Amino acid sequence: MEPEILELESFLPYRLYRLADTVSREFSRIYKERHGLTRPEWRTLSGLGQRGTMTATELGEQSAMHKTKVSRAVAELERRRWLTRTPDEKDRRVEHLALTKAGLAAYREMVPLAKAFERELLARLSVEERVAIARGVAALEKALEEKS
Amino acid sequence: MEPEILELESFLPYRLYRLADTVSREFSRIYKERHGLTRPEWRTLSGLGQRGTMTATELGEQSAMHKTKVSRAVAELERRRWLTRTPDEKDRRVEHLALTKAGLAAYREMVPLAKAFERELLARLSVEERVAIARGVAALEKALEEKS
DNA sequence: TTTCGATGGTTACAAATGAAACCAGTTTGG
DNA sequence: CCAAACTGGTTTCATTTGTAACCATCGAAA
Repeated sequence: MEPEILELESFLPYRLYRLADTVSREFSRIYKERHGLTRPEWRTLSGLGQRGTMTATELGEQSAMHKTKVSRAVAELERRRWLTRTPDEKDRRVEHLALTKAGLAAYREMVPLAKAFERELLARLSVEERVAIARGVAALEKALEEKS
Repeated sequence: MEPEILELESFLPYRLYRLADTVSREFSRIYKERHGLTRPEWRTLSGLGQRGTMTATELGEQSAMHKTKVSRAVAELERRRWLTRTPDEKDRRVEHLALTKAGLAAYREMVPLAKAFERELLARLSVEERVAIARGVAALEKALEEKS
């Protein structure tokens, strides 16, 4: 029996990672060049822009970030005066985060760029391919949620 | 006209990244727990196991790693005596890398685990979903190759 | 030849990350 | 009421990463 070989180029975890890495790296140029944001900072901005107000914990859940990443991103955005913290009345450990005018302005500027990026990426696929990626990604997401 | 909002949860770059991150993190437990390997080290092992002999540059291309990552991973595997370097006859800048017996043994041990991981992940999807993810990922890979 | 730009690979340094310890403050159970 | 367990969030420390500078060698052109 001959030794088994793994073909890295067709190994799903590798392919997914490389794909995500490439896409993410390319997209990051947008917020990096424009505002010098890191990915956690971008996600924080985006999360708060979308939902209006969240606590750090909620932010972490929504954008799949470890709490230390959230903590640092929030600190940096606060330093820029892009967000403010409001202590919770009932539970003094909790702070409610919200974007300031400046933060909201940055968010509003980024949204169309983000959408355009996604649109242009998907435009290179056929309709069936777009359906396939949407379906496949959704299926994997669901599978991972359930099992773990 | 109301302000545009970006829904992070449906934004493809974010979804891809989170997916890859989850899968990769879960898979990494296998080589991390078993041998204390980092991802670049695992990819190096895997690349050499698959191809037999490669230069550092080739390794970087095959496994999508920056050359510093390759350099460090190779150094570590060499330290473990899992690989050896053979200077190229014609070009003295180049070294040909190959796994030792020990390295090959580790590789052979890892391959079935990697395959099982992938199989179990895909087993949670329906046939159509498996087709969809394969097709979608391939399409995106192709789109990214061409454009950039 | 000699020089100069490219290439294979390593190293130094700064920034980003993760794990674990930590500090409040809160809840639970005795 | 009080101690113990828990939770929201921050900080510390070690590791990983990326960028850029670097060293050696090579190839092409003058």
